[in-house]
Amino acid sequence: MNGKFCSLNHENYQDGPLPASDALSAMEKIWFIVAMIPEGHVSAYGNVADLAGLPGRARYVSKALKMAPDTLQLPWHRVINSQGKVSFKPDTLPFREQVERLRIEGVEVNNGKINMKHFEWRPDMATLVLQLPF
DNA sequence: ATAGTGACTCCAC
DNA sequence: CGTGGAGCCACTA
Repeated sequence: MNGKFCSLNHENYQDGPLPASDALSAMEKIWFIVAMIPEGHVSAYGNVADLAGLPGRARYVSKALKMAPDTLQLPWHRVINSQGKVSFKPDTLPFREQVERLRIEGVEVNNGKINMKHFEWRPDMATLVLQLPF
């Protein structure tokens, strides 16, 4: 397991522009949030960024997922765009893999679209406050 | 410093 | 619903 990933705590927290020296830490916050998304649910890039304390950095979330080491086994397929759709282009390998992974855990996907009413992850405050290490 | 590039968002048609 | 455009932010060349 990644050492820095486990060492996250409130003292690492800071918002505002992303200091180059903290790039890794910010990415780990994103990984942590993604890891919290329950099976059978999804969350938008922008939402993950917000929960990680990085508002306005939805694009950074996609980058963080691409960079995530496989050993973390992140449920990256549970992250979709704000329109409730898989962001990869249709007829592409990543697209098909994401759709398949979602269906396996019970998330219905039609033409890349997901009904957010049914599958969006809506964590309650207590869950966040008690589980976030930052 | 400038320009281009995304697994993004929001909003107006 | 689909499209286009502007805004966004971290990187990279």
